[in-house]
Amino acid sequence: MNMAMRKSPGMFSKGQQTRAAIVDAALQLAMDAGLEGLSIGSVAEQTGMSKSGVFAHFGSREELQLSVIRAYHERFEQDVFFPAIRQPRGLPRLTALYENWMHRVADEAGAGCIYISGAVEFDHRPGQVRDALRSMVQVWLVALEKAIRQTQMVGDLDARRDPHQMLFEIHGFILALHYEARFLRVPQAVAHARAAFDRLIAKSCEPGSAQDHGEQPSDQPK
Amino acid sequence: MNMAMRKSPGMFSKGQQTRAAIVDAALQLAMDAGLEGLSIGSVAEQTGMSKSGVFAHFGSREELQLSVIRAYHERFEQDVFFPAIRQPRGLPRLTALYENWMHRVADEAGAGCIYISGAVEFDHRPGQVRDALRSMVQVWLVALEKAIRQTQMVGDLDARRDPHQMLFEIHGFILALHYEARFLRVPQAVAHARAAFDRLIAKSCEPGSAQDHGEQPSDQPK
Amino acid sequence: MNMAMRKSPGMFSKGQQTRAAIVDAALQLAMDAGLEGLSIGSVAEQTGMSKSGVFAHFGSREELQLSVIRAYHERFEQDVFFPAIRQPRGLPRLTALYENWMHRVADEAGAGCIYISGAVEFDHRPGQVRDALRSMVQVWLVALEKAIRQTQMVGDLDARRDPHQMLFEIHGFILALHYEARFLRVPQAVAHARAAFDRLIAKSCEPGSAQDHGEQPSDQPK
Amino acid sequence: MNMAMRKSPGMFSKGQQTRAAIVDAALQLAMDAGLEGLSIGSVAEQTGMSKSGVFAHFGSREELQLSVIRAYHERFEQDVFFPAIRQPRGLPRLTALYENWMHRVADEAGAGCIYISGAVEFDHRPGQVRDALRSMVQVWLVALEKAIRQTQMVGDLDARRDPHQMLFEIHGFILALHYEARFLRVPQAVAHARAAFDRLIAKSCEPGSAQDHGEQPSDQPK
DNA sequence: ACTCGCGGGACCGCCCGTTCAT
DNA sequence: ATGAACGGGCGGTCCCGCGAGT
Repeated sequence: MNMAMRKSPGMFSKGQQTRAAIVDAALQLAMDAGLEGLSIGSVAEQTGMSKSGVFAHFGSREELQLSVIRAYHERFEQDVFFPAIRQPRGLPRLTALYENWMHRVADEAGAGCIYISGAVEFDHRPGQVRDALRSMVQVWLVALEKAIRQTQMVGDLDARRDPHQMLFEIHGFILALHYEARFLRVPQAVAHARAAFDRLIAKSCEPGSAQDHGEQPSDQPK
Repeated sequence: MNMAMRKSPGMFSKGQQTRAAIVDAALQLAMDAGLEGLSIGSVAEQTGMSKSGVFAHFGSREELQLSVIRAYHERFEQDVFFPAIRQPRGLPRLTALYENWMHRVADEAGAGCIYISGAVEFDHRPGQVRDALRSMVQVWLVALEKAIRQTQMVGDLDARRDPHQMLFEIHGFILALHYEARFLRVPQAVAHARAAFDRLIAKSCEPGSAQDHGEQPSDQPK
Repeated sequence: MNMAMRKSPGMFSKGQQTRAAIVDAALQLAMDAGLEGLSIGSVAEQTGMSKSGVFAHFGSREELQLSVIRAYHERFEQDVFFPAIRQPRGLPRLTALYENWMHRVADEAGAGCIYISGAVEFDHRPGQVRDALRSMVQVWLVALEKAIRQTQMVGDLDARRDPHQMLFEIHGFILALHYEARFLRVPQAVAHARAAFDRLIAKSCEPGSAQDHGEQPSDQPK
Repeated sequence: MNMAMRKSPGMFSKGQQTRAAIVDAALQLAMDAGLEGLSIGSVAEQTGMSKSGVFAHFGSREELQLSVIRAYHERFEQDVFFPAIRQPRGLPRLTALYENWMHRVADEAGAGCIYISGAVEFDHRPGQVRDALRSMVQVWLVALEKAIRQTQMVGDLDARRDPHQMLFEIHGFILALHYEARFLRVPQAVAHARAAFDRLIAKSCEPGSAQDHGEQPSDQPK
């Protein structure tokens, strides 16, 4: 019987279930204490398991961290990427991506963004964790860049602007949001981030494009 | 401190010398392992002292961390702020501040900016360390904002733009630089950061297209 | 504890065995160095275990101390109380209690009574240890007082005397015995203690002079 | 000049003064934390000196403890012995000695008797401290025994009773008082101790001597 | 002669990640 | 999946000495 169900699609063995529960708990902990703040003992306590029970599923702390990163990646896709991808290409989608990312970074009470905290924690520490983190961040950034290019192709954005450069700046705004919201506790952080994004998009003074900050577009022929 | 030098002015007692050496070593360690990665044992090893010898100078790990933060603050002033302040007010000074900050963040091998790493490490950890870090960062950001206002007053920058907002964006560029240079190891990170700054400064879409570097056209009375 | 024995009833798991061994060793140490002299390192050394191995069984030094106190309580019951309780009520039982207590306090080489040493060490130190010590001492003193009352009821002792007061004095004799035997090394300490007890029991100045050991004269109806 | 005053009687050098101050502070600390609870650091803090400054006066912690013991001895003489010695020989003097000792042991808020706590702390620890403590206790006990003999000679006490034995019991009462008052916090501890003493003295059923506990002396010819 | 600044070395309680047998 | 144990490291405290200052 157990042989029958073992590989049947859609079913998960008990081991996989508990493993998922562990990763879930670990993800919660990592999101507000950082990947470095993750200890096997704390995860065990959180899940009500023994330390060695937790440990057995991963074989090392590093592997647990890797699993957390992968889990975070999926959750990030789920919460930030997929909802936005349902928007039509171009500015709507790009804006949605940005908005979702903003919420991820600034909204949740004690929950931080592992892509940001992890970068700081591991930039000097070679190893699998850093590599995994890096590659997942890059996947996400590439996706974002793709959305920028699409926005250009659709005509919502000046095609002459450098997508890399725009990606850099957008990333910077998110990072500043994270910094101001979580560390400095500046209340207007989200407003700043939104304004920055708007200005970045609008900057491309094309006819028919929105102009920020009270310039009167009529007298400015392109 | 007032009675510190007994015999000849300008001399530092041995205790102060070793203390300075300790803080120096600790600063190095903190800059590439983070403030949390700072352990009394590691500092002792680095300086060739005993743990208790190190400990006696501070009384607690937290005080050591605070001392490191203060030392970093001074160093930051020395390397970033003071050289720039010698530039004339306006765009030259603002640009110098930005450039120096960029070098601080991106150049030194293995050495991170504890204003950035510390923000991530301590945003969820209340205490004196976070408070000190926060206040010093704010001192610096306020100074930067002041430079922005001066740039506006001098006429190098459109006076209608919101300095807070500009500060936010500048900060974001530095953070993105830090992220790309130190974590992602993107070679063009500095170029991106410079371009972003230039674009920010450039008065958007004014007649004659973008004009960079603070030449103010004659038809714009101050 | 309920599920402690898995395979065969009456067996103790290995953990319980080692734990018992640890407590045993700790009790030895505490009996000649005091509860305060108990360090996890010393217990580890004594048992041939690692410090963390010892520590894991208790979670804190305080819990180790508490375990030692409980163990001492059991041993005290075993050696002092139970053997005496088999004696018939009245003077025989009371005398047995006193004699056993005397041996406990004065005989064993190098082994002190932690009910006495603990009182001195913890009278100024609030906490669970003091509370536990106090309550166990009180259990014992109450038992002793009960034996005094029974001795009165049986008629071996003048019923008009205050049991509390007698308890106080008996306790004092034991303490003086402890002091003289263990600290001053007075050889006659036990003799003193025995004589003091006899004098206390002896009905003071009744007709026929002192009569010891519970023969009640016919003219004294119960 | 300083040579003149150096040996002149009644004058104390500065070193002696501060040494006395140190011993004083140390005595206070030892009286409520025990001789073992005495640390050079705490004494330094109490006196406002540096640790090494304190240390230099004694050369070792043990010597400091010895000095504290000597100081306690003097204080004990001053407070317990000398005031009592002014009473006329016999029962008044003996009673005064006992009363003074009681107050010393039970009254002062956080101040314990080093002769009692020290006995427990050092009974298993050979060394100068134990020896000094022992000899000073013996001096005191011998003085007390002498007072007992005098009480017999004066006729206040049955001459046939063993002074050693009485000393033992008196000592026990004081120890029980210490135990009940300081550790168990029994409110009636002092009353118990006084009653015990009275009964001990009265026990010597001599004609004209007081009889305790409601015996009617008239019908009991000796 | 006295006091201090400075440093070392041992040890403390505690916690971590990890292994092994069950 | 657990319970037991380990080795190593953590921050912190202690007693103690050296060298120098007044």
